[in-house]
Amino acid sequence: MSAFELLSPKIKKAIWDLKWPALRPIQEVAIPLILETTDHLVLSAATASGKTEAAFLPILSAIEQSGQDYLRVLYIAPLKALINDQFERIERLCEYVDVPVHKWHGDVSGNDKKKFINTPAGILQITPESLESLFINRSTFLQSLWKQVSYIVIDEIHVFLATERGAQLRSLLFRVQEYVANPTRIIGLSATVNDPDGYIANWLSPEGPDQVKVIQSDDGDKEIFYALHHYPNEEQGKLPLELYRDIRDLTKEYSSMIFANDRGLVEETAVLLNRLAEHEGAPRDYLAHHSSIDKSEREYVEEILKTANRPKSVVCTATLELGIDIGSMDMVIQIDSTFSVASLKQRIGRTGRRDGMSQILQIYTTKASHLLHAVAVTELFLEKWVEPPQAYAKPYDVLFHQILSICCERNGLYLDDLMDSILRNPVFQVIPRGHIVDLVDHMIKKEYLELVPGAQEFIVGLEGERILRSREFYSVFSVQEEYEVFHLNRRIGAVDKTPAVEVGNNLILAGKLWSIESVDSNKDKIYVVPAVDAKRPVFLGSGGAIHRMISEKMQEVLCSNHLYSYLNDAAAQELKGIREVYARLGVMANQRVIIIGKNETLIELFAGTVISNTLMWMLRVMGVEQVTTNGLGHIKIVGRQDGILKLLESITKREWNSQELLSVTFPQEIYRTKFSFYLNEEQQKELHVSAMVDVERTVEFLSDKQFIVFTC
DNA sequence: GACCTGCTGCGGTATG
Repeated sequence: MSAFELLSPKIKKAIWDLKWPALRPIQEVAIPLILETTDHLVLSAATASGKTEAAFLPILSAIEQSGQDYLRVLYIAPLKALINDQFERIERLCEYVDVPVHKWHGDVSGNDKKKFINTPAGILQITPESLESLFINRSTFLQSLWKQVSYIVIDEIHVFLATERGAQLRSLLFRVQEYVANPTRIIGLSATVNDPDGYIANWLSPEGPDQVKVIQSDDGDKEIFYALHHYPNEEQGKLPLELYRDIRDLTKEYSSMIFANDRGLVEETAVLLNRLAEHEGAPRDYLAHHSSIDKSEREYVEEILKTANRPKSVVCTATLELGIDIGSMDMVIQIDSTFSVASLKQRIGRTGRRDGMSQILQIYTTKASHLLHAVAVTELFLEKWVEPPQAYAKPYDVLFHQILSICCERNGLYLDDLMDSILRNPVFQVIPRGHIVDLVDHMIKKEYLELVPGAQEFIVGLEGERILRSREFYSVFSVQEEYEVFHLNRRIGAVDKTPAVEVGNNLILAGKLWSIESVDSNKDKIYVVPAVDAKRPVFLGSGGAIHRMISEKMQEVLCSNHLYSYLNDAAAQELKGIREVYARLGVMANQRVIIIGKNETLIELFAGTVISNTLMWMLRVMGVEQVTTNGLGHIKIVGRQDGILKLLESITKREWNSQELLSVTFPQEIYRTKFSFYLNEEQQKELHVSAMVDVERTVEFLSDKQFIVFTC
């Protein structure tokens, strides 16, 4: 029987009415798997390939009889905007089978939430944080709410995998399943992934990853037009005007997304491009979009992009990399390299979505190191490599959070029951039992938990209540402290708390120029008035990790003499320049260069962030005091280290324990999360070590590579 | 050398 024939008559009618010419490839595969097997599924395909419908066509076929009476499907997404987009798409299908669909997130009215709680049925679309809130604030309803849930659909599942947010979600799924009468099936939807170790299957179904089917649908290769232009410029932060003129010329006739890696740079770029357009007597068609611009302004920008009748461009950060629907764009421009291959892939995927359209990417670099990074990321992308998913290794911080949540949900419980619900939760099985006991003891000592005298039951303690009752409890990731920016009564956005925020200073926000008129530090608000000139605001952000593969590829690019066809003359020239020393020394890809200068020693390690950091701390233990790394994996030592080779060799020969590495780690280098602060010192250290240190791979790396010393 | 994500329930007042 064909996939279409397996669907219910009402769903078939929906497909006819909606005039879909045929089922998409991923739908053809998913429909029989959902209707005729009991496996968990991962549907992995490019954006706009019909993944959501691949899950919901068969699910609605299966639940159309009972969906009016019970909640049958939980749909979880990482963004409110994604839920809003999907709500309309799903609702259209649901009308044919009379299955209700509800959304629940921070912007949904209390009234709608009440309505759902009174008559839960059909499909619930929700964020992980709102799911958390149900366990905290609606605990008396959980029994009847979850009982008949059969399907859990997780959209953009790849964004949850390696983060504390994913650990929280995994814990919540287990807690939902505890209430469910019959086994649930989990269906993850994902952008195409590279998962050689089967990590996603293991995340979905830790007891039996073999019960997970992963469907990768390749929608065929689109032609990509790709170019990299280099505008050498060593001046900190400022981009050359010629670069902006080039962007302006390119974007006159085309809708484009112009990605920058920094919110401040987005603002500056939008203002400059509009000035250039204005000088030509053209309209100011460049919009700005990033997380610190107020939501209403961002939604307005999204609407303009979707409905514009002439080419419009948006200068943006990763906010527009995710699934928000702004229609298909003609071209993507990237200023400096993306940090990851995954990010480059997502961004390219935003163009050429209409049938028969090609994908166009133009990248600009201004520094040699960024050029090298851009070439490495591009080459890996062309080889179809992306960063593989990873575990959030030691979720002590999420465990702390979930213990508070469980105690609140259960209105107090015995130690055995608490231990049982933690030990059976798959996400906490990497934490030894003794450490869970230590954490509970610590939580009692600090009054996060309280043992009710006589009853032997644990309840949330007074300090715990303080954390739990805060609006901020529901999310496990942390955010920068900021000032909200107002013009009269209108909120324009926010800026990070920096010394530059001071009365009289000017800033750019939402593509407009402002002068700070007053600062209310009690309410964390600043008031601004329009200005004629301004500098971009300074946002504080700390760098994330670069995957080892990218660094290795950079070394490979340096050692090769290949001429990449997508480089312009300036880029080719610059690359030739930085390859010169390597060529002169005859360096190979499995070798690494150490440059010993008069006042400093530089190890060009190219090993990714984790190994670079680990080696930096190892060197400190060996008595090298003034040593730092940059984001690219270069290690810099102040002073001449003539014995560096011997030092590296002895590092590979000795035993290492994390205690000694921790003893030389500066406080600002420690890995912290929102809830790690509440752990005891020992567990804070474990969390740090699991995220930042890898002794085994570092020693292996040092043993594998041959080091070439160049003394000048 | 960084980007992004999320958020209760109640009681008040204004609006259609």
